Amino acid sequence: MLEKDISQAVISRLPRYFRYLGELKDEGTERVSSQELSDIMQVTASQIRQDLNNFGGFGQQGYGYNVEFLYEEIGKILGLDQKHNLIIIGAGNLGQALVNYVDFERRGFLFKGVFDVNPALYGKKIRGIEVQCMDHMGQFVRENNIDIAVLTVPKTEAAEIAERLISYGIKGIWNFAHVDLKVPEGIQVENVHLSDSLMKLSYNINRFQKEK
Amino acid sequence: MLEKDISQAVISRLPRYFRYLGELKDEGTERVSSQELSDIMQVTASQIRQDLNNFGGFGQQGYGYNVEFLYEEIGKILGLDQKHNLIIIGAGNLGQALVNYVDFERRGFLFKGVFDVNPALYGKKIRGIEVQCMDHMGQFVRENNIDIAVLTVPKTEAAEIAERLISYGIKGIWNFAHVDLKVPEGIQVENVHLSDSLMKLSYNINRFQKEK
DNA sequence: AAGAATTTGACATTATTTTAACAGTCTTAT
DNA sequence: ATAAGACTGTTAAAATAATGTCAAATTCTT
Repeated sequence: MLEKDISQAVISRLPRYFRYLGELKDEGTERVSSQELSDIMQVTASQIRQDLNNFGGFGQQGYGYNVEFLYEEIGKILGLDQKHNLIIIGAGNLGQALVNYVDFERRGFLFKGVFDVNPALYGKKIRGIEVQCMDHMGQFVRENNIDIAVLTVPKTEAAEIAERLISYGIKGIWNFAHVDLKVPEGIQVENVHLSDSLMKLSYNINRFQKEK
Repeated sequence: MLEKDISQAVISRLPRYFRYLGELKDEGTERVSSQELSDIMQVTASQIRQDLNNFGGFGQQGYGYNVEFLYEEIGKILGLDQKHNLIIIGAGNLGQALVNYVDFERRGFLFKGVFDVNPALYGKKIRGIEVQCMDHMGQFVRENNIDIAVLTVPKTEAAEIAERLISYGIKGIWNFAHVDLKVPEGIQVENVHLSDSLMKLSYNINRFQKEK
């Protein structure tokens, strides 16, 4: 399938559209124009129309967009109509927090396994899922059709574990370790670098103080 | 102080420079050229030079950049030479995970207080910090010179709590709730929308499958 | 049923961001 | 001390991204 390559800037905005449309849908709103969305979301109507048009004409002149339809379509674009099986490596505080976060499940992201290096944790249940020894990882990934691995391990271990996961056939890595993973083409990495985010906040706070 | 307004794209890259420079420093590397950094970091040398030059000439022709000096300078730009006092609102799994994450402390981000609506948690200690009732928040913020609030509460409560925090004099909000906060000018918000990030990963996995 | 009002999708324009090029400065080797 | 080589800072060009505009399609009003 030869879709035109769509910039990551556009992709980054889709979840936000999805969220607002979900809210409109829950309120029972049937239709919405790019202008109305623009007012609510604080982006230009032009950008909304242009973004959506990357994926096809979802709207209708004189009418706008059907909220439910558009919501569903964006969901499909984001792959939320499919189930994803996840494992998480690193059963520390953050790992446990993620497993316990139910919202992901609602979107089709299903935590199937939890792994850790620490034997003290083996057998411990997190939301019904037993922490396992990392030796079982390969078999587990293959048998349970896992496509996403969540990495919540120290940065020193991340690279090696990522490599192993890829050899087991994982397709994407949600990386919370504070390193840039080197992966072969075709493997997707999405980084969540919390300290980077915090530093940015710190910068912006400072900048504003100085501006005054 | 009238600094030229620097784009957030540039700011977003600074923590990454900072990280790589820290590694070089730890390895004992004394100097580095933009070209060497470019090779390691997979960005163009031109971009590195241009980014850094937004803040002043840190390098020297024929020599490159002094690693330790540049590291320190970027740290200052990001405000890491100053201490920030944080409170966290929402002592759930994610909140606890963040409090327990020591790396932030090392960068000058000090968790001073934890608040929650759930009385069952009052008095519980997380890394030595007692969970408090939210009624104490205003006083605590003022008495402890808190400038950053971390929001790990359900999205339904986030807006109202944010407003309160701002009235107490908070300068920045690190927002993990899945809503866009409306804040007055001068208040900085840094969002960590985990589900957005996961959806992006999902999109990219799908896209690659289709491309093949 | 006809004209006015909406509103999209496409395209043109403008703004921003990234990359390239190079003059000029500093380092290093002899 | 001097010349060759190594780099930056800066300016220019190219590439991306965002915004504005408008014809054409549709809906709404009367």
